[in-house]
Amino acid sequence: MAQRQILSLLLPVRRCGLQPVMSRSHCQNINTISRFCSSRQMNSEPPPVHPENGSLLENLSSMGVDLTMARRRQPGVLRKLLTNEQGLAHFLKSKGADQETIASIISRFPRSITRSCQHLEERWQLWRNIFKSDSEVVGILSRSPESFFRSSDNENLEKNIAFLRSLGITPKDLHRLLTTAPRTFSNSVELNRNMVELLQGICLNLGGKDQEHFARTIISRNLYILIRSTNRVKANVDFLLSSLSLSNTEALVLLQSHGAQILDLSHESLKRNFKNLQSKLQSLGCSEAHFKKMILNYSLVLFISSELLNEKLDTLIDAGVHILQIVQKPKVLDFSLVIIKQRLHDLNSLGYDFQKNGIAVLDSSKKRFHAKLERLGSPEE
DNA sequence: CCTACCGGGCTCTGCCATGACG
DNA sequence: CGTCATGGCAGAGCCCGGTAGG
Repeated sequence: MAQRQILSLLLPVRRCGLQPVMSRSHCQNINTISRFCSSRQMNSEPPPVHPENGSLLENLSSMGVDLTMARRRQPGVLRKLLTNEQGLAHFLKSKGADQETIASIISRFPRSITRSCQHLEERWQLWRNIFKSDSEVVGILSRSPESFFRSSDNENLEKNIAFLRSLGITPKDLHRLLTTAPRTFSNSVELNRNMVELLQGICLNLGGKDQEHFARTIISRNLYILIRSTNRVKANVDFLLSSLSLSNTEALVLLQSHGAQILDLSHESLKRNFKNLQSKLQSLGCSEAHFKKMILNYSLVLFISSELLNEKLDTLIDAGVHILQIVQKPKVLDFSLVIIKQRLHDLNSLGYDFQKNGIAVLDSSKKRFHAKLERLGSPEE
């Protein structure tokens, strides 16, 4: 971890070094110095190994590509002699992408210009089998060029689609999956299979009978699961099961409902949020059983960062809500702090009694809440 | 008509490290 | 060595409405 921090500190320096002007003058300095030092070194040191391809740069530049960005991301591509930027641009244009989108795609994922037209056509068709229109695909591409272009293995993509279908994932969920987490489809089939097997294994360990249904449900509930590492998911599941001492049945129910989503959290965040909620509830006089109950009622409270969660809890309590009401109905924490404050204010000004009337009113859509407010406000009696 | 329950929609990429390969 | 493909990571919610059942 410390190493990571050091690396990220060094990063800006390294990035500067990649700027053309900087590196050239830097090399000149080195050459000058080495000339004084020894002639042998000079012979064995030809400056930049491969220069950037000037005509390629010109080409890209005229297409509106951000060369600085491209250079920072994949410098090697700019040195290549054979590229297919024109073919790519023509291809994307034929699918409905405008010039700006194309430039942005290349800027963010330069390697896209190394794909042949035939490759592009094949890959596009594979995606189109899942999407309804070209424009949908263009939308995903402009959002996440890397998802489409990072792998050049169309066969693997085909296998992936077949594999996911073989799990019994519905066409609708397959569509949601590719829309929401397109990276899933660039994973190797083995990687996806590992995750599915992990999930199925978890199900069996918990005494579940239908492990395929279990895996399918989790994927449908958490479309990002397949782009997480098995290490993370495993660590999170282990942590939840042991720290809440869940029964098998409780665990199966939790993981197949809202619990599927909190597997996404980085393991450290999950632990941090978990411990914060635990001690916060304790300080408010709740028992361990209350804590467990709250998570089982709505585990997504663990998604909320510690500070925000504490502030939401304090806000509710200050307005006269009892902590046990929140434990019973944690979904009220789902709303933004601003909305919560506003609603508490509105209700309090009408003399709403949370102890008497409950807090369910806080967990409703804007439309429904305002309808409710009007009913409360109109002096009907 | 009302509430409680439940699930869905939105969106989540852009970067780095590493191993394979030539 | 450079390049490519691929795995993995950090980051940390909010809102809406269908519908069953009173």
